[in-house]
Amino acid sequence: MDNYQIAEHFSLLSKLMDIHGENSFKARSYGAAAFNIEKLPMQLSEVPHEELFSIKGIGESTGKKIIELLETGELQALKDIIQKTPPGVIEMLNIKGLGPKKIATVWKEMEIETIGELLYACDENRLKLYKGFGDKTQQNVKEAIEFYQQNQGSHLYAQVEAVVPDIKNYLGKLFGSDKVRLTGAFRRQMETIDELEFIISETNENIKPKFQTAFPPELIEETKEYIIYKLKNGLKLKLYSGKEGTGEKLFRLSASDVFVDAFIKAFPKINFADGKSADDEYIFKQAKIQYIPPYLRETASIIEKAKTNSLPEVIQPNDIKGIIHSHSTWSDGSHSLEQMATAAKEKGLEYLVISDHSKTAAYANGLKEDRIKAQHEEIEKLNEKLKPFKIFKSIESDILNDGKLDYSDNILSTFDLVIASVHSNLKMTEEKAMMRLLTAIENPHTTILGHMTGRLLLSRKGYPVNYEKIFEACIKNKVVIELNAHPSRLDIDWRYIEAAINNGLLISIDPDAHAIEGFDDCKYGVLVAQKAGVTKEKNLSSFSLAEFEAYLKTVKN
DNA sequence: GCCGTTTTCGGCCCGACTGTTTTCAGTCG
Repeated sequence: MDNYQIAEHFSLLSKLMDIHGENSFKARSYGAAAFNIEKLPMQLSEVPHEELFSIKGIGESTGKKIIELLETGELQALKDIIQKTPPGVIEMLNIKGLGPKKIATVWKEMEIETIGELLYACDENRLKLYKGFGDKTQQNVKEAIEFYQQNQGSHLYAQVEAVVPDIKNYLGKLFGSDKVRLTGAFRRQMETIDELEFIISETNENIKPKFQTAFPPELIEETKEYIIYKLKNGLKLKLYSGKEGTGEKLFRLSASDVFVDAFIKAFPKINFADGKSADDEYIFKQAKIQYIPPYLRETASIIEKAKTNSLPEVIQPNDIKGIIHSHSTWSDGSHSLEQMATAAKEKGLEYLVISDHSKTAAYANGLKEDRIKAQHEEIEKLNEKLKPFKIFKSIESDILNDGKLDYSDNILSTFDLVIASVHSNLKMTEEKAMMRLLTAIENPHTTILGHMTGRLLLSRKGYPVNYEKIFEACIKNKVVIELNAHPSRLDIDWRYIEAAINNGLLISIDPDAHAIEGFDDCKYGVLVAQKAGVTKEKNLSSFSLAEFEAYLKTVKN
């Protein structure tokens, strides 16, 4: 069991204790333990048991519980409290704006035990009758539930990716690997996935019995064309049946509807069903156009580009030359500056932009002015040691409520570059969001605009922005827009990137790494950047060290 | 439950914001 899973156990235990009204300090220490465990630089499973107790925030009780988890994979105290709590009440923890205290009121006083009932209570205006609840809370809860329900059953690309090899192998063993084709949203590299889709060159009658005897998942839906199963983790597995020559099916399922319609219209004479090919390349050959990879099969306009042989040469994972946007133990990262830099160097990268949180982000141990100087001294020493690798002095400066950054010009000018991001007060009208963002973009110290909408895929909508105006302001002020590569963010959305780069904007695929492992998230940024047709020339983190330094000189005032 | 230039008991907490209050609890990043 890894630290993340251990932390999840303690976090849930803490929240459930709060819901049950147990001693809040006790609950808090389990919560703090979860917080600390998640940030540890080493895996608890590799720490000798007796040494667990000397870790900050881990005392006798927590230490013993960690050992219990490592040895049995379970936590009795958590199992007990879960047993005393209706599942729907636990599920309410997923609703943004509802914390343990409010959930306790919902459950104990309103006697509501499911999210469905809660939504109904909002519709009936019953929530606002209770202490601590009012009109706005009721409205917010209603919207948060609707957002949650819309995203139910949907998964992040990275979560699905983790299980794809096993499922593919398994299907290969059942049906023969040459008869199994991955398709759908996953093949298109979509950022969220509702169903994992495969085409199997078999009839339904043959698929079903094999699947059910081998591994009986829940059967959700069955038609002549496909069968949908639900896996243990909630992911839907959709198996299309097909005979020889599944190429046409593969083509249709690995593209947006808009693309397929436009394609058929553009090439009405093509014989889509050649009856032989398992791949879909022959369709492009027949059309006598460039092969369009599935990740680009989104819009009609891409077909025109393929006709003239002018598909973009999209960025690849190994085109990332440096890590831009990362955190160390100076703020809320798990690894020290030296560990982060050494790891980046060992991965063959040329530079690391260390951008710890700024002073307003107190929850993340953001850097007050005096600590900035100390950090810069450490960076200079490390740069001597790690040459020619280079650490850049940066900061992820909070965009305050009025759009200002949270340091003086004097302090801001000591950084090599500044990433400006919103971390507080995320609920905004478009007007307010635009005022804050535009003010930050116009700040002469801002180099990169970090995660520009603040969205968290499947859990939080971003604030509303006018993309065009932001692009315009960024171009005018020489500000780069981040493509935050964390699989939960992927913010800016790839759908807006093409327009941006056509106007001359640079993007930067940044992992926002809080630990060494976070560097690998760059890949997810690259996958969605490919969808937007981004070439390496349009991505700042693909610049070599020399190019990156030269770029900074051109934008520094 | 955790912790200790308040060290074995008694106090713990990061700070802003929101929405609810009419001085502050709850939530969030």
